[in-house]
Amino acid sequence: MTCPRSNANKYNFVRPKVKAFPMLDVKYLRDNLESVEARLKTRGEAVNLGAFKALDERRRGLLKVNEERKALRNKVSEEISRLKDKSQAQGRIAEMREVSQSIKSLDEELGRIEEELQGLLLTIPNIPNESVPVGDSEDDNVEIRRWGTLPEFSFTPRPHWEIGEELGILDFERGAKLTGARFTLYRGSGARLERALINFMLDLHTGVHNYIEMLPPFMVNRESMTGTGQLPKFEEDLFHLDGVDYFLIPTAEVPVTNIHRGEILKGADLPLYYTAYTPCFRKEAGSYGKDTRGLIRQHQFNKVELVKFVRPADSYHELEALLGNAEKVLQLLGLPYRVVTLCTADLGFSAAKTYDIEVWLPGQNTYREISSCSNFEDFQARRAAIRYREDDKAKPDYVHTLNGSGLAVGRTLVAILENYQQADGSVLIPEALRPYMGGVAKIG
RNA sequence: GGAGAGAUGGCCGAGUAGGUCGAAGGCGCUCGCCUGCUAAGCGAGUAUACUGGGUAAACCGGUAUCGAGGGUUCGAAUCCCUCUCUCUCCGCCA
Repeated sequence: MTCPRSNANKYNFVRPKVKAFPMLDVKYLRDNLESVEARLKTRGEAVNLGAFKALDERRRGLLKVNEERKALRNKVSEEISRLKDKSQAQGRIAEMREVSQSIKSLDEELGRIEEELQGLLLTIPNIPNESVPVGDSEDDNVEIRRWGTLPEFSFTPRPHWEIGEELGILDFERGAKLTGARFTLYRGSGARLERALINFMLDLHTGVHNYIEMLPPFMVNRESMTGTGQLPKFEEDLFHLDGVDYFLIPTAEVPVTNIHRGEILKGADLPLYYTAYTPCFRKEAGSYGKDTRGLIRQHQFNKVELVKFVRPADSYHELEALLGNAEKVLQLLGLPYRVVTLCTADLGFSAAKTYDIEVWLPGQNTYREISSCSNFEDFQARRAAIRYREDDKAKPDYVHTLNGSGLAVGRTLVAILENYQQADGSVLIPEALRPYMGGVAKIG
């Protein structure tokens, strides 16, 4: 990897005026400690809010003392400034010198406490929404609907890696030669198909669903990763650059949500819908041996992402709409799928509620996740300090952020190969995609 | 990579012999007044976070914030150090 700028190790980006990363609402936490703890437990994760309580109380106690001393210093300093003859102030100056000393040490202690408090708060996941089914594992996810008719074959349908290799459009061996395991080289019509899908999805979301297209950086800094919740807990899943503190994005959610980090949006501008194509880079640590064949689990894959910034009151119907926008892609491509609601145990760290869309893969006789649509409520907005002001008189409030894949491109290609495969080894191109394939109706 | 300039409130823009500066002025915006409509005019107001009080409202008090971090000082937007970002010129380059 090359570095965008050499000889730089530390970055102090322009920070929002708000102290960013307050995660959960600290006041709410303080007042509802037990119920929050109970709701977080449904995620199946041990949470210890006792440490939070102790630190919070300690902080406020010290803060009170410290601020009183600062108030005194300010007052006396002002008095000194009004004296014509500064020699009269010697005693007070000496006194304030000591006060300043004690302020300095209190500042340091408070700094340590706040750092610890923030470190703790940053590792607490979002609270599941009431509508999320409580469960112990992914087996408790709830299927809410199916769409499409499963294709029937007069032969045994094959997995996409066989189809792709035979057609000469997917080259797993050379992908591994170029980089390593979980990298694939697309060739000819395969490369064209991937590109067609990207353009088809972007055109649909911008032209029909009214999203604004974004093309963000594919690597981001630590603040951005913290804003959406990948950091500090999941650093081992991310590719980090050498020599500069940047990460390759694991999803466009990160750069696109962080577009408005530290900003106060205008109510009149909401809701904001953004879509972006980006490659995604994931280490897939801990998934050794899983999905080792084919395109399903890659270290680098393409995705068209949908991101929304909305008013809190609207976020749940916006989630349904976003889910519908993602489903539309599959419907237009004629790919059967089902939608499931993730239960509390399967919910991602930052999400309050998530729907997964799973596409039918006949070659593997199973449904596989192809999109994940989530409402983060104000969790990311707090971390990233993204607020809005309804009108000029209103107080700023946190927006709700949502995002979803619209869709994972590689997996969509997989679904097309497997669902549209023919007895002779060729693959039909769905009608909607043909204009993007130069009119080609069939590969092979 | 080399040389230089800069970073102030929603925006523009004052403020460098340290003190009453959360910060002049203008624009914008909000409320009120006024002109028969519009435009103009007049008056008042207009940052955020944390924190204490209060009915988790209104409101009142305190602290912090003039790119970020640190230092000097009774006191810093103003002085010193470090870093980041932006702009201009040269070099290099898709």
